[in-house]
Amino acid sequence: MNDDRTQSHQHPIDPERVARAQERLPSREDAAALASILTLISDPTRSRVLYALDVAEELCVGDLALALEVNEDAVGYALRVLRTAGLVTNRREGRVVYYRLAVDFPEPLLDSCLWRLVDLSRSPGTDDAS
Amino acid sequence: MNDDRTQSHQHPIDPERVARAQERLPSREDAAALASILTLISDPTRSRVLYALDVAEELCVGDLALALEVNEDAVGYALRVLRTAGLVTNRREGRVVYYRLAVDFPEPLLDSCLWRLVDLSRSPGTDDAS
DNA sequence: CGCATACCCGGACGGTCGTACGGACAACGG
DNA sequence: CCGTTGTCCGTACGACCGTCCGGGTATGCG
Repeated sequence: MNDDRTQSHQHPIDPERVARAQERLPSREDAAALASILTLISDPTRSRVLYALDVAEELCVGDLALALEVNEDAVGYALRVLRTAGLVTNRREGRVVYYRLAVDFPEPLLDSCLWRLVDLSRSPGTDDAS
Repeated sequence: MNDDRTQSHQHPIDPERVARAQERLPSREDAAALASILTLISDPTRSRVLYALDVAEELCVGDLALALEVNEDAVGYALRVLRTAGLVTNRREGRVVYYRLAVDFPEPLLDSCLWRLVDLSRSPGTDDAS
């Protein structure tokens, strides 16, 4: 399934660091889980949906589409994905379905943590191999 | 370019919340930038590369492939993407190219911030529409 | 100088994601 | 009742992403 070009050099150049890295490395499953959840937020529509719900506490689908200025299909798909992942919850009132963030959603993430990455991405971007 | 099914209902149900959301919402550009950088980490190989570099300080490509137990193509592609985005820097010494995290990489992100999302994803996952 | 190593690059393929569209359903309003 | 509104669902299509594979460059060694 994997061994194709895997073995490029038999002897690691710095075995100590390799061992140290392997020891404290997240497993493939954990990395996959992390990747899955990050993929959920790695979409402009979905992330803006989360921000909007964080600000407004609760919004129905139509108002959400109105606030984001996107069509309802996009919002519908975004909400379906987020709902399936358990990041948002919904409440039906007549014909209208209201959405809000899941109760244990880590809101500091939206406020501070994420934007530091954006700042970094705007940095020099040293791309050289000497 | 966009207005197809956009206008589903002319009158927002809760105009106050819509206005409040629109006011404090990240722009499409900012959301796109955020999505771009999150997409970079939303890959098991790339995130594990970042974790490995965080632990080992510095690793060459071959040792990195060895530590992650993936072939060199995958590591090469992951490093190219991360390098282009400016998240890692490289240093050449003879035939060997050593990689490390960018100097201003927000390391707390790897340690604490990300795993809270993983924990959330393992939560009940209330998926209902009443 | 020729060969092996360490790494990079570019094209081709398969899979997956997001959108557009049509239809479906329940709920209100006349 | 019948039409409209708000939302959901399934399918089809286009685009992008990650991997595989061949070849390429430069360093070091005998």
